[in-house]
Amino acid sequence: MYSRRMAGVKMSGGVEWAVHCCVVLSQADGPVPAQRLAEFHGISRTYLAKHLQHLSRAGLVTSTEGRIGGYVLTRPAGEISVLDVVLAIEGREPAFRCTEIRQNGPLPASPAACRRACGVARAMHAAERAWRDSLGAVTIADLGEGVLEDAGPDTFVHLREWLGT
Amino acid sequence: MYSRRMAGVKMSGGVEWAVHCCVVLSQADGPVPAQRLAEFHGISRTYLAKHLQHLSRAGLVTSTEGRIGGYVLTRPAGEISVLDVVLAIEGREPAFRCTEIRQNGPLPASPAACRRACGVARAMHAAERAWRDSLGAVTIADLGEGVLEDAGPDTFVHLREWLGT
DNA sequence: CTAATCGCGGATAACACCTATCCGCGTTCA
DNA sequence: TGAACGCGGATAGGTGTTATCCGCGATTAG
Repeated sequence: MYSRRMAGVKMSGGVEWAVHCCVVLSQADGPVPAQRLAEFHGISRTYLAKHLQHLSRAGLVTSTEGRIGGYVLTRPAGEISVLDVVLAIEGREPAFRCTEIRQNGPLPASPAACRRACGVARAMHAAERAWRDSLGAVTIADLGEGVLEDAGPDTFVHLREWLGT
Repeated sequence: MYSRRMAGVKMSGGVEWAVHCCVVLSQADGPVPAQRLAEFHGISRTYLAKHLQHLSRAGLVTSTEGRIGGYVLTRPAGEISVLDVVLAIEGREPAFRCTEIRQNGPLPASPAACRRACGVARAMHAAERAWRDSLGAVTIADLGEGVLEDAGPDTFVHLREWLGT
C-alpha cells in the first residue's frame, strides 16, 4: 500500500508531504492530528508521523498530546519558508561534500594552495546557495495563495469544514 | 580501500571525480587512460572507469580504445559546464518529483485546478533551475584558471610532465 | 476512574541506490 | 602475438529511503 515510489533518485519524498501538511496547518483553526493529515492527503499515516516529528524537532510545529492533540504551526505561515521545511526533513547537511582529492596522488596540492576551498567545491556550494535562496523566498503563505488562485476561493473553507468533521 | 564515504546523503560522489578528471583532460596533450586519471587523483581505477563511461555516453569525452587509448574532451573546456558533468553522472531527472497528492483524499483538486503544476512543484523546480543556472555558468576552463590562481602557474606544466611519464 | 485518542521513540524489514570490484570481450598498437 | 585499453555485465556490501508496528506517556471525554 502507498507504494508510490516517490522521488526515486535524490530528494526525499517526505518533503512533498511535509510542505503540503504545512499548508493545511496554516489554514486550520486548531491542532490537526497526523491521522487527519494523512487521510486528507491519501498517504501513509504511520510514515507521515515520522516526518511530522522531524518538523516538531526543527521547531516548525508544536505538538499537543492527548485526546484532542495534533499539530500547530509555531509561526505565521508567512514566516515559514519552503526551505525551512526541506531542511527539517532532509537535514541541514549540504548535498555536495568535498573529499579534497586534490591533496591525493603524485602531485598533491600544497597546504598553501588549500587555504581556499577547492574550485569544484566552491562552484557546488554556490549552486546550493542559489537553490536555498530560491526555496527560502517562498513561504507557506505564498503556497496557500497559489492554491486559492488555482482551486478557487472556497477551497480552504471546505478544508476547514472537513477538518471540523 | 578507497572507503572514503564520499558525499553521504545526496549527491553522488562520482561527480567530484568526474569534474576533476575533466580539468585534467583539459590540460592534457593527448588521450589520458582511466588508469592514469585514477592514479593522479588517488582514487579507485575500476570505479572511476564507470563514471568515465557515463561521460562518454553523454558526449563530453571521446574514448580511443587500444594500446595508447584514453579519454579526450570533445569540446573546448570553455564550452563544458560543471552542470554538463553533473547531469552526465547523476542523470537528467529532476531531484523533485511531484506525486500530485493534491488529487488524493476526500477533497481532491479538480482537473481544472491541475492545469497548472502544483505550487509546491513550481517552487521546487524554480529552485532547481536556479541551481542548474549556477552550475551552468561555471566551465571546466574556469576551474582550470582557479587552480592556477591557487596552486601557481607551473601546476599544469608539472601535470603534463607527469602525464607524459 | 476508565477508555479512547494522540504524539513520541525504538525496532524491524523490504527496497533502491551508491560504492566497489572483477571478468570477459573487442580494439588498437608495439 | 601480446600488452594496454575501453566497454558492458555480474556481483556484493553498505547506506538511505520507505513503511509498518509496538509500547510508552500524556490528555481528555464519558
